[in-house]
Amino acid sequence: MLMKASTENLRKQNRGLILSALRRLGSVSHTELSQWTSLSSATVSTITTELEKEGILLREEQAPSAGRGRPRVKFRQNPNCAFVAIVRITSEMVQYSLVDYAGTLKDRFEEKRPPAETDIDTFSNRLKNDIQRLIERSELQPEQILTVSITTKGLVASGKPELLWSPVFEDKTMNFEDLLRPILPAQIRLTNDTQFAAQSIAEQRAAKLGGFSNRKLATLSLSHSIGLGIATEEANGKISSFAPPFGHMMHDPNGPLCRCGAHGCIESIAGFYGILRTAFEVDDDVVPAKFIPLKEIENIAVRARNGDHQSEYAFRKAGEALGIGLGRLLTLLGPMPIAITGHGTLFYDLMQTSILEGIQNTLQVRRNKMPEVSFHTDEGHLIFNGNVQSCLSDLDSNIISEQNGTKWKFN
Amino acid sequence: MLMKASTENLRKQNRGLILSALRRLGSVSHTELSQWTSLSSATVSTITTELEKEGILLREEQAPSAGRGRPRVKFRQNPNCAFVAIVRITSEMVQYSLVDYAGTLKDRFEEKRPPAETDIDTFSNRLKNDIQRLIERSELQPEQILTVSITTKGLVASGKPELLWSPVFEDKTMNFEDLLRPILPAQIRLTNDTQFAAQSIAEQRAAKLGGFSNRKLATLSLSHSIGLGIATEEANGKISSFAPPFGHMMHDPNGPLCRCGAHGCIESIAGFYGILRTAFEVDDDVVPAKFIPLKEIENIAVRARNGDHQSEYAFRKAGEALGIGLGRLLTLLGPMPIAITGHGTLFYDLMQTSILEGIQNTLQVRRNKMPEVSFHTDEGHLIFNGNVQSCLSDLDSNIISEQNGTKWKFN
DNA sequence: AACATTTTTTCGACTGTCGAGAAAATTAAT
DNA sequence: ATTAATTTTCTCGACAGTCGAAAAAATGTT
Repeated sequence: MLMKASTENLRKQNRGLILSALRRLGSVSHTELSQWTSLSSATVSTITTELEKEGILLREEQAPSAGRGRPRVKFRQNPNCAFVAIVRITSEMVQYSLVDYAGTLKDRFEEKRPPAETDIDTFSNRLKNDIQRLIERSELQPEQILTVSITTKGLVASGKPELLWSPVFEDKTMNFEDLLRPILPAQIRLTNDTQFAAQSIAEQRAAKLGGFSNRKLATLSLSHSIGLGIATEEANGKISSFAPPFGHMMHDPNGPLCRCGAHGCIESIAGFYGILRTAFEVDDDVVPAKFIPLKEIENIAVRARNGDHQSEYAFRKAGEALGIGLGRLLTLLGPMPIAITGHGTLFYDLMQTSILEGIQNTLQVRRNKMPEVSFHTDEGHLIFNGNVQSCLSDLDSNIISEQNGTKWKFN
Repeated sequence: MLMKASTENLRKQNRGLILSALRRLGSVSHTELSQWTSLSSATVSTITTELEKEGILLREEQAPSAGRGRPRVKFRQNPNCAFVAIVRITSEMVQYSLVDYAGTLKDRFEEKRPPAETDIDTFSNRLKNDIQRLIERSELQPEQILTVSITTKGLVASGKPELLWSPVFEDKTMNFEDLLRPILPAQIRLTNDTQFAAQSIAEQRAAKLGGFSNRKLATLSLSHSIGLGIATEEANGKISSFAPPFGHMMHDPNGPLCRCGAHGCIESIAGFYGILRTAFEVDDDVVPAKFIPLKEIENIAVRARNGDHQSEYAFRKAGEALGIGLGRLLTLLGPMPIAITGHGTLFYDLMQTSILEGIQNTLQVRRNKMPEVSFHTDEGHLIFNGNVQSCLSDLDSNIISEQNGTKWKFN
């Protein structure tokens, strides 16, 4: 059912516009705000004074005048009006960061994960304690942290912060809401990490090109497991994203056993353990070890580059699974540029031919041109940045609804 | 870039709300409008009088009074304020319909397509003449027909009404805008037919359940070729849809030659010609005839049901391609109910096991429950209705923008 | 100190929605 | 027939929001 429009919503939307301009442009003057939002100067005035009174915005007195005339006063977010905790879970470590409302990193530490740990309770208790520590170190009141946003590999439930399936813990689920509610009242978010990598890359492009014409972008993360995120530019200019379990899309019904219990998933062939399996001709019904040192795959790559047939074949087969999978993706969602991240980019030379061949084998691609393929080595940063951006714009959305709310009174 | 909100947009949105209420509820009184839209009675008054003045709305005098009190006056769309031509192209015929703004069918005729006609110019000229005829029979001015909306099988360009690839004309493209511009000034739309089948089924469900909780629905059309439409319920309650070329998604890279020139497309195995190919063990590099009488497939089905192994195998293989393809779809877009239409539903018993097996083989489906599978034999109606609905709400959207426009002055 | 220039705020006009009461149109009762 | 009751629709004044233009503010220049 469509919603009716009221003058109240109208104001909300324009408040949101101001907030998003601030988010994108950093520190902005009244006039710039007016130009960017195309709101009249008068409206900008009323909204900014309102937000200032609510403690969300700060006027930055500006000293360096660049010419004659009244100097501009710049607005910026009040950094202390809210904080978010950003947790990034990787296979090797967990990274805890505290970020303020203006987006600046206030604190960070990392904890190595003990190798081969598969007990979920041990893991989650340590995670809880580490978040507790992050709060204590900050000397903030727990209520001042409005969001805890966690990224992980694996399949995430929609609507609630629950991990449904992950390479390490497999079918043992984990609800972060239940875990963290006792220690702080924040909103808990859980998101697939590659989704935020995609979001981040898409936002970079949109900022550079002023809206990325292509409307969609896929990000493929190559590593122990295979991740995929898809970012879409909506009609209103917002970029939304999602992360299907691409690694567990069926490639070959007669393929090898995957960690997920099915046969022939893309990951079972193109994940690091899949490559290792093919290289060492491990039996199809055996899943290789959960933790494979990167060094091991590098060795296979060296052998492949030196002409070892079986090693070459392992990478080629991986590329084939990825390429055909991407081709299927493009068939269903239309052609879009593809960004590749993760340690697996190191071995792209060995997979390139078969990946591109798979993509090429798509009706729309054959009819038009090959989609652009790009590489991004800073996966960790991308995920972190994507998470922060998404978190803070979420906060912005909450703020615009809470007009005159008493919630934002930290200063 | 987000759009600023103005009082003008505000009014537009509420005009749209009134129009969509009218579209859904048919003939509605002032009070009902107010309740349904949750706009105040005063606002409904101003908007309805405005729309009435513009000739878009009619007051329906006379109401069978159901008790004491002032009788309600009902509003309805002015049927004559606009007309649309609906063209439905199937492999056997082309159906031409004229529909008024209130959605009632004013005229309809069908023209059989000569069998085995593959010349695109002959076809398009006949189409043009037939539309010309539809206009002349109506005795309307060409300007009164605001939209010509065509449905077809095949791959349709986005943004312009161009057929990019179709089973019959293959790579010979066809731009309906160029074709029809000389004879009328209407907006020309071209859409894949299964997309509207999906749209129509989704709208039925939404109406019945008051918004279909599942948010997505896939419709599979089984016939000479394979079509797929996906309908999504957006946050605002609108249902949007698209139609990827699912039939040409790669099933098996070593599979048989498809009409599209690739090998192993789903359609090359599960389309009628694919089933025939397997049943008669036609060579993988040969594409069977373009026009296969339904009778032929029915014969294979009879043999299969009587236990003929090769015939059984043909349907089983088709089901496998469809099921695994649907599984891949669900992996990428999440679990959703599946509706099946087209003549191929007649043979569902022969494919059911392998279709369901393929769907079942999906991480999210294994973790939850099997998506609902339903059947719809009235494909033609679904496509027509979906097209009409989509056309008319499009018109509504144009109307709300053209406030005080002089465009709507037919009465 | 007066003037020029640029930025920001303020003011009045305009558009839109809403609530409440007035007006309209009908049935039921006298 | 007239009046009362009832229900629906319209109208009017209040309020919220945006906009353009003019006023005010803050600084540099002469």
